[in-house]
Amino acid sequence: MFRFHYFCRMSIVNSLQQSVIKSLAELYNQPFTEKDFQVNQTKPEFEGDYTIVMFSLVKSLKLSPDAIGTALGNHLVGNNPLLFTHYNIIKGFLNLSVADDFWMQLLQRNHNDVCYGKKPMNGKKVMVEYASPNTNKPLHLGHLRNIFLGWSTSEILKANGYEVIKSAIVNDRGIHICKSMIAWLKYANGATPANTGIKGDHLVGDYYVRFENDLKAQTEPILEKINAGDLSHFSAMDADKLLKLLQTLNTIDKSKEAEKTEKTKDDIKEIARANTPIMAEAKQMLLDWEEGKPEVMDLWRKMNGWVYDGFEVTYQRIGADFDITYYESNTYLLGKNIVQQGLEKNIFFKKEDGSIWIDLTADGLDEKLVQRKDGTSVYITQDIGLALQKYEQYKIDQSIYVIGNEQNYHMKVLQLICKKLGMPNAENIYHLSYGMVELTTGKMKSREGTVVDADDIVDEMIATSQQHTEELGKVKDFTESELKELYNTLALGAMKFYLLRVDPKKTMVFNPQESIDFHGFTGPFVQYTHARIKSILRKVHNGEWKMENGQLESPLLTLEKQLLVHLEQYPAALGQACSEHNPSVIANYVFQLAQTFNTFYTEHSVANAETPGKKQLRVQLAMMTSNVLKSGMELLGITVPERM
RNA sequence: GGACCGGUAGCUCAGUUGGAUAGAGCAUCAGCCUUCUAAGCUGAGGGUCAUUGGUUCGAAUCCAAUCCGGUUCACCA
Repeated sequence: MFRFHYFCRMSIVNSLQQSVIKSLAELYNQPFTEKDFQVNQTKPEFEGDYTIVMFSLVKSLKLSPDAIGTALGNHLVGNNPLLFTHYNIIKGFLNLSVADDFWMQLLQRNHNDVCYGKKPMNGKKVMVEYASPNTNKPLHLGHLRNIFLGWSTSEILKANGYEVIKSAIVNDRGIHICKSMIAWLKYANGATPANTGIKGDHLVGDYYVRFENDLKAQTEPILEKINAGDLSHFSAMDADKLLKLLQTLNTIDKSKEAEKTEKTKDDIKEIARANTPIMAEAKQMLLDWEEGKPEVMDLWRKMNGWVYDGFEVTYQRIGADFDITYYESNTYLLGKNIVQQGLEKNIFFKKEDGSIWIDLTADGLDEKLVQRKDGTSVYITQDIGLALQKYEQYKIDQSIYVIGNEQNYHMKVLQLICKKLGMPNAENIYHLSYGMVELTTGKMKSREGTVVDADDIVDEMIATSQQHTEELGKVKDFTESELKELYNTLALGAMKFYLLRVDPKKTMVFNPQESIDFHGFTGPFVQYTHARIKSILRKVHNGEWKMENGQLESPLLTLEKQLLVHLEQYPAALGQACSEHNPSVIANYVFQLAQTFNTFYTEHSVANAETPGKKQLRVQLAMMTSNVLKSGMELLGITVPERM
């Protein structure tokens, strides 16, 4: 009996592996490890629960698959009568049937454990940095994927025993902020969130767009001049660059090298944009900011304040939270000392013009600038500084960065530089890289106005939830505030699930029609399943029936066992999601579990089960399933309603 | 051009430490509400797993080449 309990604490797959290793050792006097054979779930068309594949053992044992299977099957069943009941062998696959007692013990022990599958604290500390917004415009769909991913990954780490510090780095300085500020000064007439009723981040974003429009208008005539060959208004350096670009444009075969043509034109356009009066204003403002000119600082603080208030509202709505927020205006000077030290250690080198670089060509990368010739730091410089600060501040064992895959190269460089500098935490930097969110019509482009705004999409989802709920008319007795909460729960459930169900590293397509569909592989489907189960449990517990300590009745029916097999895999799913930093593992798991329950639900009655023993069993099954659904969805940041 | 990532059903995606006849959801078609919530369930059709070659008992999965798509290689952030 001791041995049986021992098995209960590890997954069935692990138990199986250990049993097989032991049996093989006793049968053939040879040592094997888990890697020498494969354990799979048995395909539904065969009898059994788990399957051991014989082929990989054939070579070292010099026996036929069937011979090994028979010997192993007999030995396993003979020596673990509490775990295995019987076996069959088909074409080299040993299918083992796991005893009903194993499944029922699992249920008995865990059906009421809301922490089932979670691991105790392991003493390791992890920082997860996510949601790094700029303060010049509101959050969009891409940010949502980032935020949901970062938040969920943090929760998954916690469930696996890590202490997690959620952090954000706010990009609150730089030319883009100045753009919004310039336009606001020109056009706003003192408009504020308070006197316009516009959410702060949107208000600032509106002026950013305003700036870009002006910039575009001012760029046109300059482009015309360039195309006419008039370069008299440019600095010697720009004129020189333009000359070369124009030459390139004339020499390349436009029909064959469309891409290169496009790029050359973009380069020309970029120079034209940089030479507009309005751009000069923005640059001047950036200089003034760096000098700390009071009126610029005041405006900057004021407008950033509006943006933070706006972000806060959005974070509250979508349930994002942070333990610490870093601001670039505080961190952008951080890496400077490190650059000096690196220079002294000859890890960096200085070019003639005074700029400082690192040579990464030996590692298959390029030379990378770490400090400009004017002594100011670049993006990567402050990243190095912040990486060190995070470590010194919290002594973290791992530092996770949730950043889009367009920065794969940047993050690779960052980690490499940290390693070369001998920073203690360099090895523990992990870039959780995720793919872009595209629309069915292609990429989101702010210049073309195709960006899906985060607040808008939340509003739309809430409206959709309301519409569906009203059509179905199942919660007519809800109060106004209960309804509001339900719409929120469903809207966010749909959205989070939609964005988290896909493997993070893959580019994903956001289809508006699909995203508001509440059927099939969606959050509301899982939420609905939970509500259904709760409805059963309410009925059962409100009746005269009470939980007894009576025996669960076996044998298990196919669907009962299927559910238990699924439930048994929850801890493994949590572990996989954690080691892969991949919430989609949980989304897929939870969906399959819900699906299995729904099949079970239509086939068998819980409240009106055939016998008291069956009722006992099924009530526990329902409880455990609802607990796991709730627990899994929580890790995705999704709450499950009691009724819907 | 170099580096990295991807290509699985009409669409969106699972499945890759190599395992049995490649799976879901949506969409299409056909059924199921007198029984615990039909936001559900059952069934049908739908595939050259980009292509070609290799590795072996066995390849969507590993290797090589090719084709297609994306990202990146800034004194931008």
